Amino acid sequence: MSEPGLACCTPLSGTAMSAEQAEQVAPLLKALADPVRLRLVSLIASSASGEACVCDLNDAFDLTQATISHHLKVLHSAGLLDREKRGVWVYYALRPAALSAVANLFGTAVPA
Amino acid sequence: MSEPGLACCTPLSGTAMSAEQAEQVAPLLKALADPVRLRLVSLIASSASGEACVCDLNDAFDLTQATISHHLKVLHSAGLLDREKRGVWVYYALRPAALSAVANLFGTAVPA
DNA sequence: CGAAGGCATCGACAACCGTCGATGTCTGCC
DNA sequence: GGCAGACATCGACGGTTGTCGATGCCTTCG
Repeated sequence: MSEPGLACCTPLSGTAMSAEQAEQVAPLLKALADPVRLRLVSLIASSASGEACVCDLNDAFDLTQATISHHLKVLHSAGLLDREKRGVWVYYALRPAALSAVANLFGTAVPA
Repeated sequence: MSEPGLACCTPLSGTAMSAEQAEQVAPLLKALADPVRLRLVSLIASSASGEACVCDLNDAFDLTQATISHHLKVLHSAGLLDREKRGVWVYYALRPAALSAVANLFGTAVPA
């Protein structure tokens, strides 16, 4: 800890993020911080029905089905995606609340 | 690749993120996807002068000075922070362009 | 009931990440 | 010049991550 004798800069005023808040939001960003997962979310978001099945997502990448399933699980575990099984296929959809939590980080409102 | 014989869902219409765009933005998110770095950015952003010196940032965490320096280097390498040395002290400031690039991901405009 | 297909899980591997102590570099002061 | 302080860099370590092949589960169809 530096003594207050000499001040090198303003004492970090304002209201910074709390440690707990950082610990909460960081996993969301970590889940999104991957090119494949970013594209997965983007693909689902740009889908007309707002959801996408694994089979189509699988075709969009040059990766193994196991790898895509793993990335989807990461996004689902982070709370970013909802998972619904209908018959043989599994559909993933965006969870808007989680995305807005991240969007709030940058002082902006949710898109839609 | 699945045959188009049976459609399991809408064909992923809309305009999804390109692979190149994902590869560009993912490192920014990866740099932010850490509780310590998130708080570092928040501390700098909430500073009155818009910048902060390492000595004060160091005092805000229970981490070694080497670790804080490492995190600042990661943020600087990602283009999120500007680095300026003034005398004995080093000041880090936000680079708004990088933050807006991330904010645009969520379809929102830059805060300020 | 048996076969086929969609998806998840498992085990393994290399690569990367966060943290630390120790050391180096540079600046300003006595 | 020599010392002290601020910050960066180095080397090392355990833990995590992305990817794969192989396998298992479950649903549907014949």
